[in-house]
Formats: sequence, C-alpha cells, structure tokens
Amino acid sequence: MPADSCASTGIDADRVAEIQRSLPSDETVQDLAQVFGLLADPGRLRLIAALLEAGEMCVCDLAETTGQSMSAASHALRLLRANRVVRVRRAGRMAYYRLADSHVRMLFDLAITHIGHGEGDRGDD
Amino acid sequence: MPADSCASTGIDADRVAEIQRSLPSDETVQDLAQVFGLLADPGRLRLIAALLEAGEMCVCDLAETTGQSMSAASHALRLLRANRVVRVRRAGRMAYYRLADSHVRMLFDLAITHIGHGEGDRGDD
DNA sequence: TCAACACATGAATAATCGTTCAACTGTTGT
DNA sequence: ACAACAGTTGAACGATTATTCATGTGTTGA
Repeated sequence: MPADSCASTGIDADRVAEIQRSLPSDETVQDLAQVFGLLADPGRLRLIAALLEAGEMCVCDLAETTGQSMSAASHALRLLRANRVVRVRRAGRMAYYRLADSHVRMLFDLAITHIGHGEGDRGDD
Repeated sequence: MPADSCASTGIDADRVAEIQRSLPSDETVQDLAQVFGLLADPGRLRLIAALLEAGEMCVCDLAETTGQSMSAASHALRLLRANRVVRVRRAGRMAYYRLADSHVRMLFDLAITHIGHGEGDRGDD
C-alpha cells in the first residue's frame, strides 16, 4: 500500500506529482524489468556470451561450453527464444542457436565493458 | 552436471574449448548477473527512474512517487545502497537518496531508449 | 520527558525462479 | 523396425527473492 506524503515536510505533494508524471509507464517498467531479468542469470549470460563469440552453436555444444546440463541449457534457450533474444535454425536433429538482433546484445556489451572491475569494497551492510 | 560434447558431431571439442576460453570469468559473470538482477524489479526501476529525474529525494516521497510502502522502498534502497547504485545523505530524521555515479545509470538509459516499444508479437511459446 | 515522526530492519510468509529427473518427439543410420 | 541420438518439455523440488508486519532507532518539537 502506498504511503502518504511526509506529513510535516514541505517538499512533497507537488514534486511527487511532477516526478510521477515523468516516470515511464507501467508497461515500460514491466518490460524493462523483464529484459534485465533475462540477463540476471549466470547460465543465460554465458549462453549469450558464447553466442556473441561463436555466432552459431548447437544446444549440446552450448551446454558443454557454458557448463550446464543440456536440459538446463534448453530451458534457458527456450526463455531467451520466447523473448526474442535468440533464434533457432533447425537442421536434422540439431538445433543451431544464434543471437537475434536485439538490444540485449548491446546491453551485454555495455555492461561488460563498463564493469571494468572496480570491485573490492562495499557501500555498507 | 555438464554434458559431454555431442557424440557423433564433428563440430565440437576444439570449438567448445576455444570459445570457452573467450568467455568472461566466473566472477565477471556473477557480477553482471547481480547488476542486471538489481534492475530486474519494477519497484527498484521506478526508484531509479525517479532519482534520475529528481536528483535527490527523501524515502517517504520516493515511496509515494513509486507507489510502494515505505518499508518496501526502504528495503529496496538498502539493496541499491549495498550495491553502490544509490547514496544517502542524512539530515536530521530525513534520508535523502541520490543515484551514485555508476554504470547502472547508463544501462537504464540505454535500455529505456532502445526499448522504443516495438512490442506486440512473440517468438513462440 | 513525551509523543509524533522518518526511516531501518528482522522475521515470517508468499511468490518466483532455477535445476533436475524422467519421459517424450522427431531424426538418422543399420 | 529398431536403437542411438539431439533436443524439448512438464512436474517436482529446493533455493532465492519480494512483501508485509511489527518493532526498533534516532530526531524533532511541545
């Protein structure tokens, strides 16, 4: 349940309303969350990274490369497929996956280059 | 458990090993997943969007603006704080949050501009 | 000193997500 | 027709995650 604006403070209602208006729509926020969610898993990230490098690979090799079971890889690819991040090409009993032309590709690249790795200290907690 | 390379296919072991070498390290993949995970929630996305617009806001107004309880907002901000996405400035009993200078800001902007909203059809499933 | 306030937090519950297992589809070669 | 294979899938289980509730901390003003 949404809280009321701060009772005694002066800095509230108008500003809140103004900023609220500038926020992306519910639908946009949902979509963003979903896209980011796709990238929030190591297994899926590795699949994407592998495809980024390889161009095209079959499920079995993808599984091996990314260190997961074929079942896990298949489930992951299914998700990525449903969200148009990857595309399949079927040939006989093989299924070759490649990255679809999508923003995810860019997000991944941007993230990986910008996390140069200034790691090591934490804010608090 | 990792699967063996495809038994009969010729396109396996060498290529797999080569691409495996080009994959980001385990640690990098973990970090990436975590950052994307932070952005994979509507509540947190709205907080970030609000701060992107407002520059600085107190928790109460943030909660109101983003449509969540103060407790939920506080928990979310705590997470973002721990991951150096936001920073606090305390003044009396108020806590003013702002975005920390981080890649998340860029990821958000890039994602929001590149999901122009060519939505409407799904791959399969 | 007391009460209202802004915020933080731990614990519990509910919801979501990933992994595995077992079974199933369709293909290839014998 | 049969067996081995590449891949898919559903259901079940375990783990992670979000949300709520109740309480706690420190601050302000009467």
